[in-house]
Amino acid sequence: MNSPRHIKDLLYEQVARIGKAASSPKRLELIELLCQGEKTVDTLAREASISMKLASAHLRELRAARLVETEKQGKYVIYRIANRAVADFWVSIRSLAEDRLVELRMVIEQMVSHPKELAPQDRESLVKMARKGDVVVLDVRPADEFLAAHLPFARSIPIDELKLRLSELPKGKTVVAYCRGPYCLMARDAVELLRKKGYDALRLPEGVAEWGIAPVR
Amino acid sequence: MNSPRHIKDLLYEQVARIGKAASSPKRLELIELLCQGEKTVDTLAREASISMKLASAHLRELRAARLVETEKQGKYVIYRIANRAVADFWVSIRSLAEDRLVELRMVIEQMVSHPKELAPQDRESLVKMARKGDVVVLDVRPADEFLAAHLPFARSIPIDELKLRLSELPKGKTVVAYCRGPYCLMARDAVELLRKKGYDALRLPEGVAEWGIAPVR
DNA sequence: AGATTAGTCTAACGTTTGTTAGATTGTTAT
DNA sequence: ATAACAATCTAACAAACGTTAGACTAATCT
Repeated sequence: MNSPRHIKDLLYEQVARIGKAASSPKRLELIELLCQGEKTVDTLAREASISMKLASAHLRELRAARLVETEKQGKYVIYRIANRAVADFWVSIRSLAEDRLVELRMVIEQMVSHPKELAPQDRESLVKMARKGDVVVLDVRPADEFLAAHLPFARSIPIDELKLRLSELPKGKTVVAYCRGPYCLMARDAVELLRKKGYDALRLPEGVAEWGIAPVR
Repeated sequence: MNSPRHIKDLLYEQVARIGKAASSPKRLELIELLCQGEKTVDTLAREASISMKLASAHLRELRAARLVETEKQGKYVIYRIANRAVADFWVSIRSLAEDRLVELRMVIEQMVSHPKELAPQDRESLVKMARKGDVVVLDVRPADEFLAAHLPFARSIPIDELKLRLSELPKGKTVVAYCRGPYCLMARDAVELLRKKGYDALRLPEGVAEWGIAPVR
């Protein structure tokens, strides 16, 4: 099939395998989900809003590019990111896309309705304030993702339970909500709800992948 | 044609445009070439060993992903990398590929026949030695690429002219030859020639892209 | 043992690619 | 003017891809 004349071609061919893995929107979404922690095919399919068959096929591609690894646990197959370099790559290709593609910036603008709701992205000072208790860093992702990895001093209330567990949050303090990253809508919805309920809430459009925090197995 | 139900899909779709651009071996090769400096379609086609038609088609894709830009100069069309972030991305996807794909590491091993010929990759001390004149940093790429960007204190002798211009190199000093990067064979050939002629020669498997040196227009 | 669940494999489809050839545009040289 | 050159556009083909459906495997539950 492949009959490359020069050795050089083999090199670029291999690198292109990574590019190919990153050339499908759904595969990128799966990578982002796996950056939050290990997951089963079933979970991934549900969270990416695709059929399990399609998820399985895409994960097959990701595994062929050695970007994800699997482990069988009973009747489940657990998928996880191969290592932190993969998460870094996801952040890196996304940031290049935002740098180069006006269309992407426009979609993002359209999504983030109120720029005032954005938290300043100075990580160090945010951690300092969270440590002192001046702000509440709120992780609104599902509980298992919080368990796998979370930002320093973060507290976990999944978005589904937020309405019922509002009392756990002190009213006086600013709540900084975050989720899976800039393309995830959970933190945005959380901020909307919190503000409606009279809280001082901001969204941090970053997550564990952006902060370079690797999920534990 | 495209009817994405959720706004989120639009985001991943845009990022996938970058992945798609990076999913073809030849496009990656073109990106690497453009990291050395701006070039015409004709030059790119020749240096990537493809027809001008094919080069034009691939460059069209790269331009659609906004990774390269063009400028018409007379009957020539000059292509250049959009900005430094593109070069950084090339280095980043390549390093992920080397991290994840054993096959790639095997091809590289096969290519670099003698590990003894590799220069230590401590950039700071190399620059220090080059400044003092203890080593000669030799750029063996075509002259125009040297002009567009080169490593600190490097001297230019294109590989084609090396045999005829050997006298320009002092015999007592170590010659550290470099070219377009780890996938380029020019420096390897230069080292082979120099050693045959009695020089103390090493290869630096990095280039301007790896050092983060942006070419000037 | 039989039914259920999670997941993969295979085949099939329509679509999108990579690649080449032929015609076309714009610029420079004679 | 005409020829030569650089580059793109169009059309065409085979190969590769995304997606879905159906059959299948393996583990769990009743």
